[in-house]
Amino acid sequence: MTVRTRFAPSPTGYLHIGGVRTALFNWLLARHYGGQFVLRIDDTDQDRHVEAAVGLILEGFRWMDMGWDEGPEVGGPHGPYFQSQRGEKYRAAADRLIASGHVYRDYTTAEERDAEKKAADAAKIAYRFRGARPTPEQITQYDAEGRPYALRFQVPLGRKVVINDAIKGTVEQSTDEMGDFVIMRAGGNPLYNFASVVDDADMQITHIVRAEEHLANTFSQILVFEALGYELPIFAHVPYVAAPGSRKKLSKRDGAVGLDEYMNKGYLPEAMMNYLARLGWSLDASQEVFTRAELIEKFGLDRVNSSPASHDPDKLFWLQGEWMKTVDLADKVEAVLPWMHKEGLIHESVHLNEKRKIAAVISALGDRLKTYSDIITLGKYFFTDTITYDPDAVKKRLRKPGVSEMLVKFAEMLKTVEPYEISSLETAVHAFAETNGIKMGDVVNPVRVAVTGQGVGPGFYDCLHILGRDVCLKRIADTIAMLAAEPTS
RNA sequence: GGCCCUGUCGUCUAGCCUGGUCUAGGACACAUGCCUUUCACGCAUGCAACACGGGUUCAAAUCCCGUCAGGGUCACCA
Repeated sequence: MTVRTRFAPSPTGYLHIGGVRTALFNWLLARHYGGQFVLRIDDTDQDRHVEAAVGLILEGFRWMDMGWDEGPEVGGPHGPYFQSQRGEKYRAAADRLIASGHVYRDYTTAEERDAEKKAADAAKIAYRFRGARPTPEQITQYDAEGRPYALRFQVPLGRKVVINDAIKGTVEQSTDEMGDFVIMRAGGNPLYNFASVVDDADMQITHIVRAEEHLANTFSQILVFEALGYELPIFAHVPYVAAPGSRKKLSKRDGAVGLDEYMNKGYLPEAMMNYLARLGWSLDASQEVFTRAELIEKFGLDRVNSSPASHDPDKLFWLQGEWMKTVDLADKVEAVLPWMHKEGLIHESVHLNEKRKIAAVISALGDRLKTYSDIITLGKYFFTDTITYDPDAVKKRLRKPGVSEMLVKFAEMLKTVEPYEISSLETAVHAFAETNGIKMGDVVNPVRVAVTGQGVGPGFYDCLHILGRDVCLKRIADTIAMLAAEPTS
């Protein structure tokens, strides 16, 4: 038997990282066993703007490099892969359930049910719908009146439904705790608990790995599986993802929860995959960094935690740094281009000389470049005509007696450095400090702020070198002018 | 409210099934020191947890019961 898993998002507009983790577990499981991973769009209740939302989902999957074997765009033998297009399958299954007597017509109105729900609520008891089957006479009469009806599954009383969950273990519930649930709305649309079973069976899904909020639904679904005569798949309910530092479910209020936000910041998909895999899953007591291949090889449901994990942006960031260290310079240069272009730092087509400069900057930045968008926050001043001064750095490094004088002398010295290269710059600056009796820190720090505007950054000589003599001289002169305009108090 | 799930450092987790090797291990974060012209990297050190209460046992993070806390579900949502 080949393992088949699926991820079935409803197109709501964005990809929650908790959802991505669930998808990842499914994908990993399928790849681990050499099976198939199916992407299905659960849009039974959606009608508008689905297209754009689906596009967003697919984009996220492509970015993560989680390919789907069947689903939107690629099709497959069990299509269509949009629930909104599978109406016939649901109708056929419902007809079978009507024929076998598992299902009955419910002619009640929303008002009637609301009243019962309110009453149950007031009495603080669980609301359970248990309707009586309409008699053939009633059916004839109601149909003549044109009354709409929903289809309800009649839950057999007095038995236990058992879930052998791969993550939660054995979970059981008495059918006495369950009400008769609707499988088809009055309009003829299937409900999740029904559509999902029909699809999972039809698509021959062997492992249903999904969020734990569906655990309670599973009892109903098992009843449907049985009534339809299908073999039960293996269920695995993964705990929810909590907000940073809490046990509350992660929601949009908790900051960056959409995959797109990390994509836009320039995170690496390898880091995201590594992070998400470790969120709720571990191999042993020590391994933190996993390659994609290792994940596929080592992943299993047996080591998925049954308790919730909270999203830890710090850990993601650390992993990102670890993965960034593995990227080649040339790849970083290419990867950084879109961000630079968006910021207006470069044009659409980039000249070779420009690329050389970008490579020099990235190389000088070294491990400081944690995400690709850092090229803007950390290296912008290498590519602009004017710089913005960081007020704190100005105050700390420039607003001191003697700085202007030092800057004047430094500029004079800089003019004479030959060749204008890192090693000669280094010797020259050391000599400058020595002959003037100034500590290196009192030379390097103010000059850094003068030429970059920032108090922190790449190596000092890298900065001087990449910027070039003319730019450095100009920026030092500008800084001296600025200091003169607003003298140190 | 009924039913169901969950509870180890701030966080991710190892250990729990098969009690003793756990004075509870690793990682992130944090703090300090080293390196250093800044920051980052790297290295070293430190801080820090078995939710609570009973019980079983020579022995409990591990087994049992209860309490508390968090989450889910009880829709003609998914």
